[in-house]
Amino acid sequence: MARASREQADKNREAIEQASSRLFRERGLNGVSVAELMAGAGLTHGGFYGHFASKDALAAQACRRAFEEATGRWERRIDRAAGDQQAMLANLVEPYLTRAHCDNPGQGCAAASLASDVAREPADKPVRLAYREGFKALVGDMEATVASDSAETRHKEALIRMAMLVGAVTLARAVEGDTISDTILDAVRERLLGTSSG
Amino acid sequence: MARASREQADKNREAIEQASSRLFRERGLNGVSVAELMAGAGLTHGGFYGHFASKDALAAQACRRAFEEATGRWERRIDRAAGDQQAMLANLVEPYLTRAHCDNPGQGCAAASLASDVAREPADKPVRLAYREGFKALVGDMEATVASDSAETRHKEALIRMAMLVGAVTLARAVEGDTISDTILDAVRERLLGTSSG
DNA sequence: TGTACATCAGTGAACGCGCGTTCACTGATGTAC
DNA sequence: TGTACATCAGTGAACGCGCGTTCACTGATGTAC
Repeated sequence: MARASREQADKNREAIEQASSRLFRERGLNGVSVAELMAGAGLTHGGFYGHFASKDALAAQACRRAFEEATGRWERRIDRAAGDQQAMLANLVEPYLTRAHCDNPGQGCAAASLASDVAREPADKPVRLAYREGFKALVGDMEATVASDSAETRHKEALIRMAMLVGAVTLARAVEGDTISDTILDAVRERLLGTSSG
Repeated sequence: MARASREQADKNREAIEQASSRLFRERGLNGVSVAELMAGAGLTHGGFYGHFASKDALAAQACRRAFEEATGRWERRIDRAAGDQQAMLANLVEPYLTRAHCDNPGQGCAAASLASDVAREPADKPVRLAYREGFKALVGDMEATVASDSAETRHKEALIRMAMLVGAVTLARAVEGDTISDTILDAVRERLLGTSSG
């Protein structure tokens, strides 16, 4: 293979971003090599720097994409609840606190899968800004599910719920293989949705 | 330097474990090299395999140590509350949800700092077992702060609180540098302790 | 207690390997006429 | 529309480097007498 068409090059860049968005969430920002990211898009490693300035730059872009996926999903689920805030919350929480979500970080919430990696990156790395903005967008979506006239109350309640969701999935993944993993998901779901049947 | 005394060798092993417990929490299981772990104990890398079978084996031991520190701290704080469950909870939650804790993962809770790394390790790695057992011990401590006659209720409530604590610190670290980081800590603390003043 | 020597904790060079990044090259694409 | 050629997306070898692990070596420690 030699030169690809402009159209194909755009598709390739898109494929690199998509594969990276999945692989970074699955294996962490430092758990995948540039060669693996390119292979995930069906390419060889040499062409990478024609598309991105550095691995760091791609990490930021992949992080942005992963959060865009997440907010897109959440906003569709909120819309589907037709103004019923309890249904909105259930539509976000139910799929989040599942074994399927825990087992598939590559398709899952970026706030949970990238948090620790991002926290360890130096403050000036572009991925930190991408995470911060993506997280705020998710929080904004969550605020729509909170019944309160006070913007501050909605904001804080949304942050509490985010902490519960991210904490539950992070811990459930870490103790996977033990029954306590499912119990974490069940307990937090029951608390957030106010049901006791699970 | 050549051969160290048996006593010195024991101290060295101890120093390696202690430095590793800190460094793994700060930079992640794959973010520190064997040479850096040894340097953290004032040694050179070559002697590592006289003390540990592999880096994986040390990771498990360091994880165990980090959780032992955490449970030790928690149990002392619980004892200090002299049977008052609300005070017990406050003694655990107050120091946990602070900027100081977020800024010093190396001295902080292993459940939060190692969760994502452990989740990405293969199921047969010894560090996974160490994490699982350490986490269960922390949950056991947290159960002591829950007022309920039902063991299941205490267990589930403890898991919910752990998810909130770990989620809050994990997210606060990821968005450090933005005011929302402090708001996460404040909101979760208020929710757990039932105060509104912060 | 003193001497001779075996043991072994720690050193640092070296192993093969994979990393992020660079670069000379290839040859289809895109363009100027 | 057809031809000549410049462009440049992607390839794969190579760069210097650091990784986890191994190993021959050193010389103080610990022991046998």
